[in-house]
Formats: sequence, C-alpha cells, structure tokens
Amino acid sequence: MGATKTHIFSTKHNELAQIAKVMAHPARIAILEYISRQENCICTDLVDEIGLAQPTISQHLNEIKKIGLLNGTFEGKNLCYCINQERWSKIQKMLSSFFSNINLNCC
Amino acid sequence: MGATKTHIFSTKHNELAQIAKVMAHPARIAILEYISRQENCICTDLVDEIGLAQPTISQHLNEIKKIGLLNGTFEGKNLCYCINQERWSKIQKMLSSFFSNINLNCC
DNA sequence: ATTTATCATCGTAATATTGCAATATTAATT
DNA sequence: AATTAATATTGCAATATTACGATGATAAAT
Repeated sequence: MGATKTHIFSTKHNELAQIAKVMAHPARIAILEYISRQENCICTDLVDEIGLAQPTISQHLNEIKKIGLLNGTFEGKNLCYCINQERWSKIQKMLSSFFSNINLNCC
Repeated sequence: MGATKTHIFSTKHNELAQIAKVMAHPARIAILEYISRQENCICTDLVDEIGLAQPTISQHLNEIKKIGLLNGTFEGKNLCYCINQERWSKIQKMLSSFFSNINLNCC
C-alpha cells in the first residue's frame, strides 16, 4: 500500500500524470516561468529569485529535467539552463488534446 | 520542514500547481477521461473501470471535486458525476496561457 | 422492516515528497 | 596549490499521498 499502482494504468495516463506531477509544485511552476522569461539562459540567481535553499532548488530542477523539459549546458562553473522547446510544445499538445476530448452533452 | 512553502509563491503559481497536483495521478486522469467520454453521466462503474478499491476511487473523486471540476447530483442511491465544463475550460485556458508564454530565443 | 446496492468516512500502514544542513564536486580565479 | 563560487549529493526530519479494510449513511427493492 501507499505507492501509486502505475501498472494498472495506460502508458498515456501515466505519462500525463508524471508531467502533471512535475508541475504540481509552485516552486517548479515559478522556476519554469522564470527560465522561460529570461532573455539569455543564465539562471544563477534562481535561488534568490524563488526563495528556497540551494539544495531544494537543485532538486526541483532535477525533477523538471527528468521529464526532458530542460536543456542544461555548463559554461565554466555556471550552469546554464533553458527550456527544451521541442519537449515543451509536445507537452503543450498532450495537455491540449486531453482537454479537448471532453464530452459536451452532459448535465 | 516537509510541507510545501505555499506562502512564498504567488496565488497564480499556487493555483496552477494545485490543479496540476490533481492531474498528477493516473487514476485521476483516467477518471476524468472516462467521465468526459460518457454519453450520460452515470458513473457507477468507475470502480470496475479503473481497478482500485471503492474508498480509493471516492478519495480521488474528492480531490477532483476540490478544484471544482465535478458536478455531482444524487439520483436515488446512485451518484451522478459529470465534468463542470465552465471550470474545465477555465483550467484549459490557464494551462494554455502558461505554455504560451515561453521565450523562444534561447539555446 | 430487512435486505441490498452505492457511495462516504475513518483509521491506519506503506510510500513519496518537501526542505535544508552538511558535505562533495567542479571549475574558474588568485 | 589554495581560494572562491556555483551547483550536486547525501542524510534525515517533517509532512503529504496513496491505498484499502472496516464501518457508516442513504435510499431503492424486497
């Protein structure tokens, strides 16, 4: 008990849920929004910007990375994160199609 | 420690995260999809359909209800759930606008 | 009135998530 | 080589989530 029974659900449902899970934290929403708004992708000030401890931010970034939403490249000691746009629009489409499939003839 | 620091984030970010949290479970995705596909909204067979115990389904339905996505009406002993379409398209728009705000000039 | 069927609630065990201090790693700078 | 600056990892405590058996509530059917 306790763990999600992923095996009884379809791949599509699990994938959607996993994506939603990454977005299911205000810090990760804030991080995504912040990174996507930067002109360049120098994201050193994320800790100050968000207001959580550095290890916590690092963990959140890792969660976002897991679903392929971040491109990260080292430039010296500074890590430069940016949004993986291909993945971003893929996810956008997945969510969009999920929300479009609603049956309108109901109570 | 342990709990999400909601107070340091904006209302908008918290709201989006809360919506995503509801979608962050394959059972709830499956429930939403199933209900939205029904011609009528008689949802008695949800337990058989999803494959989780009745109390578990009831809890998941409650989570979905919390963000206003379900209209529920009693018809005798059977509870009839359906999607709240106003809320559904509101959420659709929120997500859509979140995903549209990405900066395209990056690495 | 008793039974049956459907859904909700309570209690609880298993597991996952969140957050941070301490520490490690990495690479530029001195 | 020692220092500094930025990020990652580890370990752990606090809290949240998931799941279900047991039980309760409600209303139709017998």
